[in-house]
Amino acid sequence: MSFYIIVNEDGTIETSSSLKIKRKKGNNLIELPSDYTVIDTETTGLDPVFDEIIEIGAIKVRNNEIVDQYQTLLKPEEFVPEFITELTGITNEMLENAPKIESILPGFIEFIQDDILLGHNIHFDINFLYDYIEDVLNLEFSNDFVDLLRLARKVYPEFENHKLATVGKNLNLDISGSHRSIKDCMITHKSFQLLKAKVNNDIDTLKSLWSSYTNSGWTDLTKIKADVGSFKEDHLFYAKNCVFTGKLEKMARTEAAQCVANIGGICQNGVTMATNFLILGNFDYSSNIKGNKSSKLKKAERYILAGQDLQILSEDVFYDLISGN
DNA sequence: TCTCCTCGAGATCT
DNA sequence: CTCGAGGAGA
Repeated sequence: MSFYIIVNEDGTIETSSSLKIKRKKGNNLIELPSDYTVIDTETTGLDPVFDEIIEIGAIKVRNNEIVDQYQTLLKPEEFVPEFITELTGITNEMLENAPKIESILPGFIEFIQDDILLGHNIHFDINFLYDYIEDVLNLEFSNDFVDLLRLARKVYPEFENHKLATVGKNLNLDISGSHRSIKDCMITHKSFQLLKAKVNNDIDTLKSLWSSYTNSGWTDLTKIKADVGSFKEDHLFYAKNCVFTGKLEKMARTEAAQCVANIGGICQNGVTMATNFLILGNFDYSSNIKGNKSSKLKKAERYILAGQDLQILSEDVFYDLISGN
């Protein structure tokens, strides 16, 4: 494979392993197809730039049934490392008379056609194949694909991990002989069929696993109730409206809000004409805001100019106020 | 509420 | 890579 070294303007050196290679891959689908081709490759290592494919396996599925299969060992340019032989059982002797990948690629492409591809962590296999197919055939390997790993993590969150063998084991499949391409294709195919059944073959059921708001952890600060018996009625925050902006260094925002509630203060989510205190966190990390003022801060400053009883407090002053009672 | 953003943590493939 | 956390802003 090609090997790149790039010397940056600042003198630092990047090799191909640290280089982001742009591949125009197909779409990563969240679908439950009944027609697809499972693929799996064995390689001499994890890096598509330095390592080589030594075995390709594929299983063609139509209407959920296996209709054809493809399997070949491949002779690499370099020798197979010891640990790969231990992992896969593939020895240099076995590859002695195997074809080189260049000669079998056209046949492989013909086998998979424009099928949706299924694989476990299929990015790995596609990245390897993509580079060969581009180099040898000058073709873009852009089949859409379904990643069993991605689906299994959602559908079976209770599994101790989501390695292919673990998924297969938990689904009571025969996982002996894994780490050979055809066998792994088989485990992948059967796991996928069981996964489809688990979600009742219903794509909406599957997709609903992703639909929960990524923002579900958002807390409405006005709903935070004091969890202590009595308020500190002489405290600066007592019965006053408090708002936070920016990220607090020493505590989570909800913790800070809880402190305010326990004093008898009232937390708001945003600055209003009733706000009395705006507590300022930091914005360094937020590239949205960068050195600028947050919208809450700008709004507070306008209200202060208009004569509102509103004070802006630094994070440190806030800690002093809540701890030093 | 909802959408968009970034950051950091944690897996998986051989 | 993928995801969740936790922000902003509308």
